[in-house]
Amino acid sequence: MSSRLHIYNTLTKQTEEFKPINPPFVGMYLCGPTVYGDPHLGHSRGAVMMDVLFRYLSHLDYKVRYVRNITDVGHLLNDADEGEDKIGKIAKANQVEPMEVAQQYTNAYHNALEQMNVLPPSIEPRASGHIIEQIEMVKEIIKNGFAYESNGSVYFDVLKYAESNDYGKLSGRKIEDLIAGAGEERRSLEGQEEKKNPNDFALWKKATPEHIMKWNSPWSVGFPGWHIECSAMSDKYLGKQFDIHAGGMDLLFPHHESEIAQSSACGCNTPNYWMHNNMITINGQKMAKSLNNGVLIEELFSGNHHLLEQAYSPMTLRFFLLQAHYRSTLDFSNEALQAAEKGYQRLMNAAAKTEGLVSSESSDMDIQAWKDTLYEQMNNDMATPQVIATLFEAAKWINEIDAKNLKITASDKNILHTTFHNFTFQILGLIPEESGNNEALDGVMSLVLDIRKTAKENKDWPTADKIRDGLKDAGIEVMDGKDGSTYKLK
RNA sequence: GGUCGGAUGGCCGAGCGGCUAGGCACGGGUCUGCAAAACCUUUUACACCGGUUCGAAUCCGGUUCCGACCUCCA
Repeated sequence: MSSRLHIYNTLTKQTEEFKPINPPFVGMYLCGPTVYGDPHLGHSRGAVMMDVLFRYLSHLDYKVRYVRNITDVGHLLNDADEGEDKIGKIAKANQVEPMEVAQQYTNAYHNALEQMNVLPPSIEPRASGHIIEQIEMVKEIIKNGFAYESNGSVYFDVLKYAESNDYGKLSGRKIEDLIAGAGEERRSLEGQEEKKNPNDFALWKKATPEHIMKWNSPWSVGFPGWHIECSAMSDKYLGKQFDIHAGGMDLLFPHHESEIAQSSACGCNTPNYWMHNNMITINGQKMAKSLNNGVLIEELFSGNHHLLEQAYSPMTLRFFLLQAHYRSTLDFSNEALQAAEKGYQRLMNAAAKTEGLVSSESSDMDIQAWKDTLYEQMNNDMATPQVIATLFEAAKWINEIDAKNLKITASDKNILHTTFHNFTFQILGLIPEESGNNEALDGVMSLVLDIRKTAKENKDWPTADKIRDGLKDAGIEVMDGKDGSTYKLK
């Protein structure tokens, strides 16, 4: 593998060397959440994947502008009899302002990601704050002849576009198949009869009277279609051409395919690299509301879900996500999460030991080769599972050096420490989790452990064991080491 | 139905022509007053049937399962 970053490009279906348009600057865009509900596990995956890319590019000294949007303009509900705004629907049901709903779930999303140590993006634009830009883009598309107005709504003319462009080049679909497949299988969504062709998609939608999220436009009081926001906001903040556009695989079609069409139709260039993360399954089944197995991020952290045997920490989740490659499906189960929890702890224990290692005159391992391997793996389309495996290789060395079974020179130790920490904390974004200790508890525990120490010295085992067992029942685990006892909250 | 992807040891999950991935669990061991924790360590694989090759988990063909998208979705 090359020493330069390569990423898999969904557009070309190949792993390509990453060449920024204007180095050292890099522009990247991630399709963020529609804030009509609390964030679920699926949301965490794309956010963590792009966070690692963001961190790695920054580590490589690129100047990255990372844009991650918030979709707070509702899309059509598929299960409603007539088109209705997701956010508007919830707002009406709860007697609150639509923006109140959007804010609530935006906060929840931020809170979940912050706990997972996901860095905030450089810019986080909201769709509702860019209605004007979206209207301007729609105007441009109409002017160029790729969209038409119909009864106050504006639709993108897919067939017209396909005459001179390849509609389907991203998702691998053929326009003929799309036309053939349309029709009987399609749900009768409102406004289908307004379209020239069933494959045409809305750029602007006229609002029905009961619709509460709506804006004025040259065509009607209404709201933007569901693909236009990303085109408008990426254009505004990243320019006519930018480097990376990412999102979940489920957005490949029609969302991203349509984005490409829109952007091309208004004279904007499309991103050079498209990246898509794969989906999450639970106990081998896809995560879906209909299967009643959807898990919210907060539910995972609290353990409050019928499929969860216990709570799993934010770092356990982050580590778990990183242990699988982002382009593979990832299966959640209690067994797998518990394994991740242990593995994460093992890695953290090793990380804590690196600085205090005693150096020798020689080294028993090739630290430079190990370091090179880490970069090669990261450069190979962010092979985080392999990076983690390589870090575990060093974890074993660290333990052996600590146990005086292996030797390391001072300069190698320095490389080991710096590299281990760079990859674990800076690039993978893992952090040691606080045990929840506080000063008062530390004071109490210090006293209790001191009493137990005295009991042990007097070989008063019943008392020593009573303290240990009693604390265990109270949720505190005592760990006896060579240099005395420590504790942690369970 | 159309398009695309996947089937790896008890579990998760890398690898994608020859070299033990890794983590967890299990077993063995070190440590300990006994434990726990921590650390060390052994074993268990590549869905099935053909083919190509000196050599295939890895390439090709077929079979069987599973999944994703085609409709809001990360």
